[in-house]
Amino acid sequence: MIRLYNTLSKSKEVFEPVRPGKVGIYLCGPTVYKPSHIGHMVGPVIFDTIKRYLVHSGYDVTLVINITDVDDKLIAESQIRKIPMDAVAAEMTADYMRNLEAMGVDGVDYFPKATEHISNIIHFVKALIDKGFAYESQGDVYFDVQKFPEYGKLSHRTLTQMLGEGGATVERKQSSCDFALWKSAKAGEPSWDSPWGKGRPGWHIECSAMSCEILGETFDIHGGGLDLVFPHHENEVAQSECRHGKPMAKYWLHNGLMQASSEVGKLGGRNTRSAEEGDLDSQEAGKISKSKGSSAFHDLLKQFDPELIRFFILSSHYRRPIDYSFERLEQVGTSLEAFYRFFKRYHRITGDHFYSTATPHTRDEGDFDPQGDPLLVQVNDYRNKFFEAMDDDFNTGGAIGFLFDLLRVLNKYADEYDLDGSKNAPEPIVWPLVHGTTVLRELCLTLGLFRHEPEEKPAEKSDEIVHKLMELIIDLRAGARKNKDFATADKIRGTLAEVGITIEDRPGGTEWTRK
RNA sequence: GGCGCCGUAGCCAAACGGCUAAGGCAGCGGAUUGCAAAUCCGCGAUUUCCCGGUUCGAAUCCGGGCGGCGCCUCCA
Repeated sequence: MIRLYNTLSKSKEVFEPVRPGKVGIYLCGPTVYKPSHIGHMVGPVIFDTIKRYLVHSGYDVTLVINITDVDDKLIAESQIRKIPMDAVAAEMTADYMRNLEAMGVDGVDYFPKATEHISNIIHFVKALIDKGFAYESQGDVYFDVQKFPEYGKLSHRTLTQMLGEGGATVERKQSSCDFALWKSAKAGEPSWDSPWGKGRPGWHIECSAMSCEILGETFDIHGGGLDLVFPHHENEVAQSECRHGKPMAKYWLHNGLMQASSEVGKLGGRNTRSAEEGDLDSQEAGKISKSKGSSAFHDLLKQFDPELIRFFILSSHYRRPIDYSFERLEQVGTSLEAFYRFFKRYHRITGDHFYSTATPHTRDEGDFDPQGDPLLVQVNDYRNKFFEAMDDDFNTGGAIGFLFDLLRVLNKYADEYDLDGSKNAPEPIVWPLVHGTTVLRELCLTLGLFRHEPEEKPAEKSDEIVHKLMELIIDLRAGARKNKDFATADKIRGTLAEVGITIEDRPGGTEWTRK
């Protein structure tokens, strides 16, 4: 039984899809006018993980992330750069897609673009006018919030509350809370023909139009950053529910925002700025991207492995805001190394690769009876706890804790049976480790973690000389150790450490790794 | 001003009324090792910002205070 927190009801609800067995998820994506920053990755990583988990739980899931490729900010950017708006959009969309790929977000079924749905949008707006929920005003079309008594139900505020403050001039609008469905074009701006003249869609309407087109009038989960609850999602609700006379989405999920902590300046790797500008850096990550190139996500990827960032995002609950900093990411990197080391150990023991271990496709398929085996009893226990955590509003942070527990019992088992040393351990001894590791992989995959072996750095791959030399050095050192010449052996190890090469003497032989 | 969120060990973080308050990083002991590294074992919150209340029982619920933060027309 999966429960999730619904912004609409401000409480956790039992998850029951609109259509049995099928789940439609719509996530508000970026406005593609600048390169993505880390904040843009949070939603996709979370909802990609949610999809993976729901699929593993047996659902047939469709995930949609929209691309806003027409918007005031895009127009402004195109004017500054003196290139067409669609060129800006294409460039930034490509950047976004590359980043998603790096993050392992590949469960997205549709990336609808606003400019590809203009006629749907126009139909939507027309329908709202016909039904009396919207009005045309000098080439613009506005939604009349007074016509929708439930306006404010998602963000939990009332219209009188909101109207209380604004007042002032509203120009073409009847009420200050009315919002634009269609905006008339000024000279030189990109535009499309419409019943109200040349113009472009407002921001909110695209999501109503595209989600309906792809997922239907009522779908299951609508997601987005906490900052979008009002006005964006509130307006989507108004538009869709007034047109269709039924709920737009059953569950509204909002993720906490990523914030840069004060040390973030170091992240750029070229922080020579003054202290006061450093303070500016402590603002929300997105705000930094508007002024500095260094917060672009593709730059962050030069310093940190994408898997590390994914792990970091998933290491706390999605509704919590997350602070990120250089130190924090490095810490996460340290904790991840234990997993990589275990994967290598597993390979040494079994000859099999963790990354190619076949796993059950669904939770039911993976259920097993430990049959009293002490290791598998523990493995099964952690597996169940992992699922319990995930069932409880996708508590990835809690779930990851059990991944570490699982790792510990597997290492302990390999220690106890001295599996590193004995090359040909009997099958009955190795088997529980193999099964336990399969479970570890199953759980990691539902989070989209450790799917592929991290790519070797290009330099490392091509550098045969280094490999040959290391072979020679390790051989010479082995000779020294045999002769109890530990001074020489330690000198070799110490000098290699200085250049970032770690030497580890194991029962099975000496291994080296380079940072 | 309005609406809402958060405050758990040095740092990050789980826990949603009930067994010893997960787990990670850092630290300290120990096993192991020629010494290391890795791994394992153990230690670290007598208690969850403070005060009061409800309850047999509260980190969890209620009230007040202090501190941090978000949204209030276009930021994921």
